[in-house]
Amino acid sequence: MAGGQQPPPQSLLYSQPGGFTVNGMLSAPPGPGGGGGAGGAGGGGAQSLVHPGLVRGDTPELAEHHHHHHHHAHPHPPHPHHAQGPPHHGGGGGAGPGLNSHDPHSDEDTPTSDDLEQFAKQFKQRRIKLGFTQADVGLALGTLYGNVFSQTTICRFEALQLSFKNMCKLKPLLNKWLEEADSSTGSPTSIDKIAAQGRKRKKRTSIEVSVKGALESHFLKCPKPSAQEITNLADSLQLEKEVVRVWFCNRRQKEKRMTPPGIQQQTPDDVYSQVGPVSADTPPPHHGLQTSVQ
DNA sequence: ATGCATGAGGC
DNA sequence: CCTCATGCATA
Repeated sequence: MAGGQQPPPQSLLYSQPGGFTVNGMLSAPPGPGGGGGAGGAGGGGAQSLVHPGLVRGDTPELAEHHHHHHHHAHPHPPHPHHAQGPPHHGGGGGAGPGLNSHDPHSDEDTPTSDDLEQFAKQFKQRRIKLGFTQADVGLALGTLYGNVFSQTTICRFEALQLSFKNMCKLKPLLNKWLEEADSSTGSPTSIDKIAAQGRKRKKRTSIEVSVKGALESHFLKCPKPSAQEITNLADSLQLEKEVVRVWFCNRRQKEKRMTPPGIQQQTPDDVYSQVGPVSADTPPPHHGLQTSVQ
């Protein structure tokens, strides 16, 4: 049930690869009373989120994040700051698109992290209820507005695994799809396919766990190694330099997500399971986001 | 759901 | 070479 689809080993009905698939579910969204419904979509495989050997202990430029859980109607949440680089509007220049009339429901200006979290949650819920897969949504966005997105992106959006800015960019699009989706009951979504780009992609090199651990260690020590260091490291790890370089790039990006790696959910009875002596220099990067691991 | 990869845009 | 948005391929 997680993302909505976990391709069973056998029936690759909705294949993500280039080929586009005709969704049969398009015309027949499972009714609320129906037995099939969301149940059919999900494999139900919840998975643990703990990355092996992931010991985060560094806080980047991320400023303070106060977060609460679901707070209700606030008269005003004027705190559009987030390290990610949200467009600081109202800079005094007067170029601002207008004053903020904050409304948790309508969104024109920069949403807050909480807004995004709530929207994502809601979006996913509706999506599943309507019987669409993440891939379907991605495609629909393309046929509807010209911007096609992959299952990956939709998934990452729902899981808040994108940068703040990226989330803000996608929100309006997905929001629009939502409106379209539930209003158009039975209207056939035209299906189109974008030109496939024939490009040979490098085979994904899988890095061994032990090697990953080594990389992780180096990352903690130095997140941005010089070209020389990368070469050096690649040599000692017996990897291509390029692979190592990319690994660091990707690792850095992870740090910048809204839900950075290393977040551990503490259940009330799990509070005592702290590993080793926690020092003051390893403050829990409480983002407060990420409610539950689907 | 996520790991490694591509590519555009910047310095 | 980096960051950033994005996705194929895979676990």
